[in-house]
Amino acid sequence: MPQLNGGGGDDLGANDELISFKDEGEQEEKISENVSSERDLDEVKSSLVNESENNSSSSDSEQTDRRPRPRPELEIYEKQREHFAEALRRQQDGGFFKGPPYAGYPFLMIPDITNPYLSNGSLSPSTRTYLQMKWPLLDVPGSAALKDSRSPTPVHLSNKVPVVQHPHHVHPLTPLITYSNEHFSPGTPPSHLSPEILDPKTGIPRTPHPSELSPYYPLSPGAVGQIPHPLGWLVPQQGQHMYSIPPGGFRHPYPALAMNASMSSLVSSRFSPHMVPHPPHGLHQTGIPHPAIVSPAIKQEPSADSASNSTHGKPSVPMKKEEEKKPHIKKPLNAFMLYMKEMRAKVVAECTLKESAAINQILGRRWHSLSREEQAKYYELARKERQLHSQLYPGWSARDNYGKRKKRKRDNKPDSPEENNFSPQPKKQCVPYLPSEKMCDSPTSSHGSMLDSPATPSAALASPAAPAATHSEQAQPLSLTTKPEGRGHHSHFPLPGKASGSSSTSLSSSTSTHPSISLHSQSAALLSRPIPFTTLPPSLLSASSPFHQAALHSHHALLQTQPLSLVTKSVE
DNA sequence: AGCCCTTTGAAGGAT
DNA sequence: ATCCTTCAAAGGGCT
Repeated sequence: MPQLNGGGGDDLGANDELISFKDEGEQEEKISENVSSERDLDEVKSSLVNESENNSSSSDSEQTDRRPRPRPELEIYEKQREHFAEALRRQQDGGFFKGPPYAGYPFLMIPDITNPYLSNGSLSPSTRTYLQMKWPLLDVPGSAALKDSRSPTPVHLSNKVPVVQHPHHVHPLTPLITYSNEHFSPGTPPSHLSPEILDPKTGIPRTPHPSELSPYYPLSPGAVGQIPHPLGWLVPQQGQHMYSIPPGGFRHPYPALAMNASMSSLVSSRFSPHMVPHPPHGLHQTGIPHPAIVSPAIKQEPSADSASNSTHGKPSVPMKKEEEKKPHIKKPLNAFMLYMKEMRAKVVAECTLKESAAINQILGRRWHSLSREEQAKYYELARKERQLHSQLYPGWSARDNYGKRKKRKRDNKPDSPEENNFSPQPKKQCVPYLPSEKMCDSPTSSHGSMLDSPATPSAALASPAAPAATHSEQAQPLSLTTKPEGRGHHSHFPLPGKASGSSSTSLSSSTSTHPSISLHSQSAALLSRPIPFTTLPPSLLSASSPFHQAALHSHHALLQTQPLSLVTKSVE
């Protein structure tokens, strides 16, 4: 039974213990649903262990003390959050350097793609570094590269301090720190980079952790204006490594990127990034690309006519083509996309399937099977991603990308009731994926109950953390449980829909280091997850009594156990 | 070559 | 406020 932390706890982990999302019955249900293979059983066991650990205090203490117990990872988390908030405050305030040689210049954190470590796929992406954009773009060679963490030691070998870790081998932040490095060959770190410290464990040079440096983000030429990674709340402490190379290699989320516009201009002005003229190679003069910018010319083939045109100065390129070749700033990845990006390789490795459509079905189901804590990581990650994106491209709008793809065919939604009743939907049939999915928790694996069946019905109904809400909200996606108990205050079952304010990715919201939990906003978060009510009979949609909600619960649970084909196709 | 498929979530326009 | 559409990743399949 979800319970809000009335004490104003804004700590992710603390709230983890304050809010219980699953009861034992749901866990049993989860077991019965998921025990379709040994592997699934193992996953369920491990997940239940984690959940039992997480909920150990909540299950028996709903009426008792729910005060969070001190956890070292939470302390680290808090520290990192404060770092992050401080960085954002600085950027919000202009982020001016306070010392020579750039005193008075605002800084902007950008990923340093010139970091040679990043170019080596065998090294941890945690070696990602950042450059400080000097204003106005002072030409300082090798400007102030700073490394977050330096040891390439795998996380599982180097963790001494417990941190919030992703259960999988690949850290969820991995997609975010894959900012482009493909176009930069490995090399020796420039000597003028920030002072390095030899890691006593690994012997690998590293730059000092911010905690080892000036609290005001060192202003030396080698480390001017250092600010923490915007995702620093998850960035490991020194000597730790949160990141690892994904199985499929080290790819950035935005392929073939080019930072065409002056970063500082983007920050200081509000014009749309695609209006910024861009060099032929799509790279800024500083050589700083950003993953979200995609130049079609680059994305296709470097040897394409675009390159020759630029090099040979052929003026024959039509204006339309010029238009088309404008850099394409892609949308930031949402939580599920980040999850997919991280887990795809794993699923592909486990399964014989290669089709992305099938893989995505599995991933979608696994996504629902994730615990709230795990999902919260990705929601938070996505929020950071959007935040960073909005910082880098203040004038960008998702609308800008409309039309970048060819408009998809009208989806399955029928245009007429007749179609609605009688037209079979050729799409979304998972039958072709049946045979090879035994080893995977495929959409139609085993008894077929796995398909689209989250760990619990409430998981399917649960709100994702309110998008871009306060941190607490984000990290604490409250359960939109259909269980009647304790939800009497909801006179009506919430209808699916977007949480209001879902687009609030403003800095102000995210800089709220200690946001107070608003019950109202929490409630909004509760309602934010779309629910497939189209599969429910209308009589249940208005379920208001505990009895009705219980019926809804069981009904939805039943639906959850149906193969996708039964859900997406008309029931015979 | 380029679209389709498939997933969830975010965003923004339309109603 | 809600609904609808588009796009984000991925890569095999298909036209």
